[in-house]
Amino acid sequence: MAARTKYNTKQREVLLGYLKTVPGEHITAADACRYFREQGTSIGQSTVYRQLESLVDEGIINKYIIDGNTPACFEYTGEDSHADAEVCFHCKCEKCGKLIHLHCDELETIQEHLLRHHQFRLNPMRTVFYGCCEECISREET
Amino acid sequence: MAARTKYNTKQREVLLGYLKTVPGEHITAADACRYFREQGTSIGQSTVYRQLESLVDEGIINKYIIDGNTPACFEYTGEDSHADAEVCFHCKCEKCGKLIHLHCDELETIQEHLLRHHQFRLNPMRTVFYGCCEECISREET
DNA sequence: TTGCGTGCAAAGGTTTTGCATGGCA
DNA sequence: TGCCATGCAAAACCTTTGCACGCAA
Repeated sequence: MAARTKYNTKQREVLLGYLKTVPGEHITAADACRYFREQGTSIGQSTVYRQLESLVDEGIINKYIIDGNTPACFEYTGEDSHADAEVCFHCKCEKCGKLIHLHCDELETIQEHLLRHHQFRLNPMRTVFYGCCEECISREET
Repeated sequence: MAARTKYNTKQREVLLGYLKTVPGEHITAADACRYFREQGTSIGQSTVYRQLESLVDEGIINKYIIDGNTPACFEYTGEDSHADAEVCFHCKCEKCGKLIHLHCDELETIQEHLLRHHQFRLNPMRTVFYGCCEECISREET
């Protein structure tokens, strides 16, 4: 929500720069670490975790938890997430791991519903719908 | 889905018996272990995990993964969980961490919407709505 | 009797934390 | 200069696994 960062460090810029090159892809903390190692730009893993957490808080990236045992995934969604940036919902397929971005007005109504009837203010950036995608459904029916 | 169990052991019965006493509540593996320890009915933690997994497969209990770092929660839903077992949605407050579960017909319509318009079969068991709860909203306005 | 279930201990993997050092503003 | 960020290593954490023994059918 709020910009929490105080300093603009080199590590932060490198990490953010990397994430920007793979928008819409799921990156794990380990992926980032490996990338930096291969690039020669060594960044401590604690820093990676701490920066990723900050970026999530700032709304610049999203965090997805597929399963308790698999590593969490992160995805760049853009820094200009203020104002009425398009509300974007995410669906994650539990089978193939595919991430689907939805821009859907009807889904936005659930935000209102939750707020009005359940006094709960939904954060669409953070919320992920888990389930089974089209392809995996038809694959099941085989 | 399918009844996978071959044997009916004492441990299984005790665990199931415990879960039945707290229907609708979220129990972690650690909760169960602690309960058994206090009862004097000692059950190995591996057994707890293995039996919980079986019970999930059999559809007797549900498993919820709230967050990668918090332990998974289990909830007794009944052994006759065929047909129209209640769909339960979960809201997690990002501020205070409180978990709210909702039984809401209107939310069930989004399942239909997702399936019909987006060819995505939602898994309500896995999906968690993140946001801000009533109390934390009013606390903000202070 | 057969082979699944159990229990202990240890491993597995991801994420967090403590603490001294370095760097941004 | 004052703090925050970094990095290393170690800890913490939940969960899974190996293996020998016990017990249900």
